[in-house]
This record gives sequence, structure tokens and C-alpha cells, in this order.
Amino acid sequence: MNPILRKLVGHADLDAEDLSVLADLCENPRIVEARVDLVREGQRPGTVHVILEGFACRYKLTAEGGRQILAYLIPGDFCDLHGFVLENMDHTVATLSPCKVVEIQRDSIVALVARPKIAMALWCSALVDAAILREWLVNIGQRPAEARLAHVLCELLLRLRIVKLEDRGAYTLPLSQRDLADTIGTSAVHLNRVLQSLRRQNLITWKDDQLVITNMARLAEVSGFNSHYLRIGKAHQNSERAL
Amino acid sequence: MNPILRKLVGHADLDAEDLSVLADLCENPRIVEARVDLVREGQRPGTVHVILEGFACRYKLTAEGGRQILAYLIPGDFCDLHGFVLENMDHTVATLSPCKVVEIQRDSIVALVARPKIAMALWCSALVDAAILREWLVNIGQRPAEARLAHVLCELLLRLRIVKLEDRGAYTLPLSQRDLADTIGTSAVHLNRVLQSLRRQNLITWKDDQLVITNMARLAEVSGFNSHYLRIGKAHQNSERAL
DNA sequence: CGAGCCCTTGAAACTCGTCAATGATCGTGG
DNA sequence: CCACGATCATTGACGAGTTTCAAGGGCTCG
Repeated sequence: MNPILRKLVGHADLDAEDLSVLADLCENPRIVEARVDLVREGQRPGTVHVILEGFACRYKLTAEGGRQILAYLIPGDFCDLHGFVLENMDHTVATLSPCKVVEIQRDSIVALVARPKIAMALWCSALVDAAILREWLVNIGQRPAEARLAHVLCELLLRLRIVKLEDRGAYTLPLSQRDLADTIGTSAVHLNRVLQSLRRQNLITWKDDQLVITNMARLAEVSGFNSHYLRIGKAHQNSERAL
Repeated sequence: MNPILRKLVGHADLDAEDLSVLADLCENPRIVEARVDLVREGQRPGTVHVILEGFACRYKLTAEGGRQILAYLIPGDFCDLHGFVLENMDHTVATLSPCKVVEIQRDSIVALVARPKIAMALWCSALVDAAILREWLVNIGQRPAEARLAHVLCELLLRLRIVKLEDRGAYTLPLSQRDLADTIGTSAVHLNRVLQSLRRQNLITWKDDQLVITNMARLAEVSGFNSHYLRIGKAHQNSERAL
């Protein structure tokens, strides 16, 4: 079952032909190993990348050598639709874990957005991405490191649930501590301490890439997490019936 | 001369009729005093607001009472085009200074986006807004407070230049220090100290809302500022000829 | 004239970053 | 096969950046 479908059905009332067009996109996936740049800052991508399996991210490097992760790209996410309108990328897209990726050609994208419901779903999805970015800014700007980390873990839980990659508070989190540090803007050392604080409070466990949120209510509380910005609608909640 | 035009001509090759349609929008502006919410989080705006004069912002409040400013809205900026697609706002839009604002009705927006070049220009403009948001995340996540402040001031210089509200490094900055603190995620006290550090280095002066960047090269250097993400193209640089 | 807001400054406390060292795991090549 | 280097997680000590608390001065406005 295709994560693109799972994601987009939450944003628009796709009909059978829409679904089959989307399913056809995933014909020839490519396996990409971890830590590979898919599209680099300054480039103009000729194709659109979609993640089918694994974790990828957007990031930017600073002159001082720091890396800021700007977004996580999880199965079902389109990486570079903006590259279609603007000349070149203002950031880099890279895999964090091994990934299964499809590259969609320009023609296919044009065919996609010619279908009104799919265009609507992609449009909504882009707006949710922007809302996530705003929430990250609040997160990094206003909260202490422990709350920042907790917030990111809460958000991932809900995003992965949409594409059915979460099971009762548990999901695969194939990241290094440095990756997490670069997303919440702390040093790797401090991230480690904050992580252990969450473990000591019995809020999470994390071993062998398996993250388990053992107390979601409490984790959401310490992080000030409110899922509203993710716009998880009825369609997503009952996506088993919608499909 | 209309700031909407100044801004959009940089993104698309608008013809005479496009320009006149855009100019007609600004017929009945409204004066709004400082610190007034234009659209609140959770609401679904029925109209689209455009700033013609003054400074506004997007912001979110946290449970702990903190405010994070997510974007500055300056003359020519559309405040809530996304409200058209999604049900409700994930953040609040408010004036920071007294503003001249126009409210565009749904019908007029539909008429606007029916014109391909205007739709393209609005689309590009939204993508630049997203790029600015990403750069802010890098700014807050990776740089120390002094560089963060310097970066914001550099960005504003260039954005205001596009709409001809900057003159040889000087522009009107009608914000309080608290506003700046809430944009770079520091306390107001620390912002004050960092501000004075920039003044002591003779990089800026700021008095009676008049900000002067006395050494742009140096200010850009200390903040790691690179204007690339703003996508200021040829059309903007020679906008006096384009109009 | 007083109230309120903004800017400014000092001192103390705290969060967080840097430096340094250790152990664990893992893939690679000798 | 084992040694080696590389990457990652962990911990301690120290210092820098930043917050909080507190107080005072300048300004506007009622």
C-alpha cells in the first residue's frame, strides 16, 4: 500500500482514477543509501523526488560549518515540487537513512496537477509543510532543548501515523543523535543529555532505531505540543475506511 | 506608486492590464493602528489582507506565554492567501505599527489568479516567503544572538529595497525591541545588549524608528548573510525601468 | 502629575556549548 | 581472522551565552 495515497487522501476526495494515476508513479523506485544528497542547494532539479521508504530531510549549511535540518521527509512526501517554479533550490535534500525513492519526470508532474483533486491535495500538503515549518520556528525560538526534542518526537508520531508507519506509540526512527541535534539547534552533547532526561522520566525508549513513546500525554505536555497545525482531518483518522 | 506592483513585477513579466488590475485592488485602503490582530489563529479569513504601508507580522503564542514572530509583512505582502485553501489559520496576523491595509474579497482573488502571469507572480512570492522562513530557522537554530539580529536587519534592508522603501542603507523600522527579541527568540534584555554591541561596532544606528546600516558589508559578514534565498532577480534590480 | 510603556543597566543563576576522554559497534583491509 | 579506523553514544569539567530578577530613567498620554 502506497504511502503517497495514504497521505493525499487526507487532503482531497480522490476518485479511483486519481488513485491509480498516483499508484502508477511508484513503478520504478530507486534505492538510495543513507546520507546521500538528492538535490543540492543552487541546483535546479529536473525531476521531483518522492520518498517511499526511509527518512530524508531538507538542510542548509552555514558558513561556520553548522547544519540546520529544516524538515523531515518521510514516506509519501514530495521533496522538491517548488523547484518547478523557481530556478534553483535554496536548500539541499538528502537521505538520512537508506531510502526507496521515485523520481517523477516533468511530464508526469504536469499530468498530475492537471487532475484537479490531485492538484488540490498537493497544494494542501504544501501548506501543511509550511505550517510545520512555522511550528518548528516556534519550537526552536521559544522552548528549552528538552521540550524541543519532545516536540519533534510528538510530531513525527502523528505524521508517521498518517502513513501507517506507527503502531501504538512506536515507530522506526533511523536517525543519529547528531541529526536530532541539528534539527533542534543544539550541540550533540547537549542533545544526548536531554534525551537521557526524557528516558529517565519514562517518557520514551529508543534502541536499535525503535522509538517508543511510553507516555504520549506527558510528552505532549512537557513540549507544549498541539497537533492542530498538522491538520489531521477525518479522512486521515479513518483512512482504513477511505481506502 | 503601488508596493504590490513593485514586488510582483520581480516575479513575472506582467502586462499593462495585469498592472491595472492590481492597481485597482488598492482602491479602498483601511488604516489600522499598531498592535491589532487582523486574522486570528483558528479563524478562517473571508478576505485576503494586503499591507500597503507599515509593518505587520505573523506570530504564534506558546502555552508559557511566549510570542514567536514568524514573518514580517511589509508593504506589498499578501497576509493570508493560504486561508483560501485550508479551513483555518494556524497563526495570527497582526499589525506592529500603524498600517494601511486593503482587504480583497474572494471574487477579486479568483479574478486575480485567473490571470496566468499574476498567478505565477503570487506563486513565486509564496515560495520566496517559504524560503525566508527556512532561512529564519537556520538563523535561530544556528547563530548566536548578535548574528541573528544582524541577519534580520540585513534581510529587511533588501526586502524593503524591492518596494523602494530603503534609501542608501537607511529605512524606517517601526518596531519595539521586544518585537525584535520575539523574532530572534531571545529575551528583551539580551536583545538590548546585543543591539548596543552592534551600535558600538558602528555597524548600525537606530533612533526614532530610523534604522541606518552604516556598514552593510561588515553587518552581512558578522551575520553570515547571503541574499540568495530572497531571489532578487533582474526585474527587481532595475524595477525603475521595468515600470 | 501619575500611570504605563519602553529602554537601559547590574548581578546572580542557569542553560547550553566546547573540550576532552572513554567505550561500543561496525565495516574494511591487511 | 583480527587489527584498524571511523562513526556514534556517553560522561565530566569548565566556560560562554543567555535568562531572570530587579531597579531606574525617559517618554507619552490621559
